[in-house]
This record gives sequence, structure tokens and C-alpha cells, in this order.
Amino acid sequence: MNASAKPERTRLSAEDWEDAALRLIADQGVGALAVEALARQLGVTKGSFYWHFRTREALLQAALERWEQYGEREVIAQIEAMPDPRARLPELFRRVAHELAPHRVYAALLKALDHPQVVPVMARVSQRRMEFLTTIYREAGLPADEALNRARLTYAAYVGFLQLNFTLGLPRISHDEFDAYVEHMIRTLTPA
Amino acid sequence: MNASAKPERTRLSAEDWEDAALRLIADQGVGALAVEALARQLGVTKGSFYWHFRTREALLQAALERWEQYGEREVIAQIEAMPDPRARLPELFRRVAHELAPHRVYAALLKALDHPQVVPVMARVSQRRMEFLTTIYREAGLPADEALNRARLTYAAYVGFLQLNFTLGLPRISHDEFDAYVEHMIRTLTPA
DNA sequence: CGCAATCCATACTCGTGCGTATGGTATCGA
DNA sequence: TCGATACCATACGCACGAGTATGGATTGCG
Repeated sequence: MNASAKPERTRLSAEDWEDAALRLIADQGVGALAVEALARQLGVTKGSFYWHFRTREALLQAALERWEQYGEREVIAQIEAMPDPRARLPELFRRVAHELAPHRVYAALLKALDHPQVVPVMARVSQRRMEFLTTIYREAGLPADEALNRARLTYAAYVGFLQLNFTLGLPRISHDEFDAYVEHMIRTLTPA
Repeated sequence: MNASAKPERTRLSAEDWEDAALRLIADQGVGALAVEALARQLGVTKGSFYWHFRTREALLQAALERWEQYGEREVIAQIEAMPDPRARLPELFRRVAHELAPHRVYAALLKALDHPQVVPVMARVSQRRMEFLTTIYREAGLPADEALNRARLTYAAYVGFLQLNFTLGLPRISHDEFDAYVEHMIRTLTPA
């Protein structure tokens, strides 16, 4: 009945637990991160867990650090490699909009900002992304202060979108309508 | 040591509990809504609580409904009373930006969207606000589809802003810089 | 005044989830 | 092959928060 899909994975490592934790966080939230639940899901018992980690808190910490390193560095690198600066913004928007899966952990962590352990991680990640956005806006021709504010606005729109769609299921937008929304966003937020 | 600031409030009513619950939700989140904690804060014990409410769930429900009715109807009414449609958007933005206190409950509920009880409430409230925004954009001269998408974008920016500032304490923006941000937002999101 | 209804305190039970203790089994190198 | 190390199971203890039982206090009303 528990049925972990993983085919007979005997003998686990700390990384296995961290990955499982991130999966669980992604679709049930940080609050649902319980060791016995995780153990069931992995087909073992608590006894295993407390060999790899000293405490539940330690697992969370490890999982968060792992997630932070996984970083979407490829995405950033690919965007930066584009020759025409004006083309970077639309490309970034479209890319993020159509690959929402990797952002599910971020959305979940967004809802756990009262938890002391996630705050510094989210602060660092968000800060880095904001700086990246600001740079792109500068390269697209905006003056420094305008670029910063536009980056703030854009990132806020991103965060708000995650909340309103993943977690809340707002007007259950259709695929075509979503594309239209993305294009509207690009027209509105991209400097002329 | 517990020290409720309220001056000798003997004899409570259900509404007192609901208000206290909303205050607690506003600055500690839905997860922190515990009956014994609330009781301490009100200077009484659980015995009182379970006279007014059948369960903790019932309190949450009542508090949510109370909050939903409190509604910011005055704000909407005042905006709608303005004669010049083009002036409504900037005014709405500035007003919301400078009266953030009433939005703290909304921000807290945003982080509790996994909780089944808050989803329908948030869905209704968000829906109403979105429709209001859409109407304003229409009156400001945008065609129907553009107005809808612009409303989505604006509301997402609002939601994202709440997350990034209340809960996360992002770059701890200064007052002047915040005003500049708001004006930038108005220029960017308001149809020319 | 006196009696109901209302409001609250005290003292429990009970489920849940973390962490510990301890012993068992698999794997690998010498 | 055999012991050491790595990995896991079982069975506990313990804290915390929801809900219950019951009796005491306070208020309004006849």
C-alpha cells in the first residue's frame, strides 16, 4: 500500500534522504517533512534515518543546502551566452514560464518563510536572481535605478505568479491563454 | 510574565477570540494558531475557549469568515467614486503601498494555501480583487483581453511584493527608495 | 434575593511525532 | 572466512497540543 515506485532500492545514503525530502517539500510543503513519513515512503524505518542524520533539523538543513547548490546555473549561463542583450529578457521569461517544475521547491519554501532555517537560504537565492535580473535590464538599456526597480517588479510578479497558480488554483487558466499572458508580460515589462 | 496588554478584559465573547486569532495569524501565521497559546494571550484558559467553539477548526473558520467580511470595501468604494478613470490606478497603487498593515493577514494566509480551509476564502477574495482590477484597466482604456492580463500581472506583483518584504526581509529598502519603486511601478503598469 | 444561564478553571485522556537504546543483518576488505 | 563497519528494525520514553469532564464563579433577570 505504501509502494515506493523505486525498484528495490536496498541500502540508502544521506543524499537519498535529502532528495526524498526535497520531493516531499515540493508537493506537500516544509511542514509535512516528518521522518516517519519519509521512511515509509522510502520503504524503511526511523532506525535508518537516525543513522544518517542527527536530527530532523539537520535533514532540512542538508536538503536546503543541496537545493541551493543544484542552482539553476545552467539557465543563467545559457541566457548570458546570448549575443543580443535585448533578446535575453523575452527568452528568460519564456523559459521560466514553460519549465515550472523546477520552481516547485521555491514555491514551497516561499510558504515557509516563518521557518528560521529557510530564511537565509531564500534570501541568498532571491538576492542572486534579483541581481541577475538587474544586470539584464541594464544591458537592455535601462539606467541603473530604473533597472533595479524593474527587476524588483519583475521578480515580484514571478513570485506572485507561483503563489497564485501552484498553490492557489486561480482561474485555472488554459494553455493558450497562459501563452497570451506571458507575451503580454513580455511586452509590458521589457523596455521598448 | 504573560502580560496581555488589554486592560482587565473580564468575560470574553466569540468575537474576541476571532479577533485575537486574526492578530495571531497576522504576525505568526496560521500554523501558530493554538488554543492554549491564544488563551494565555487573552488571560484565560482552554476552558473558556471550548465554551465558545466546538473545535480549533471552528475558530479558524469563524476567523476567516470574519476577515473576509471585514473586506476592504471602503477602499474599493472610494476608488470607484473617483471621476477620472485614468487617475484611479495610480491612486489605488499608492493607497495600497502606504497602508500595508491591513494586508498582513492576507500575506499570512498566502503562506497557508496548503490548508484546506483557507483555499476557498483566498480564492474568493483574490477573485474579487482581480475582477476589480480588470474593470479599472478597462475603464482606463485597455481592451478586454489586455485588461485581464494586465490585472493578472499587477496582482501577481502585489502578491509577490507581500512575500518578499513582510516575510522575507529582502534588501530592507528605505522609505524614499520604496516611494521611487512605487512610482516606477505606476509608470510601468499604467497604460500610457 | 435567588435561580438560571453564561463564562471560566482544573485536571485529566489521547494521539502524534521526535528522539533514544539496543540488537540484528548485510557488505567489504584482509 | 571472519571480523569490522555500515545500515536498518523494534521497542521504548517523552513533550506537546487537542479535546473532555466536571465543578466553580459571575452575570442578568424575575
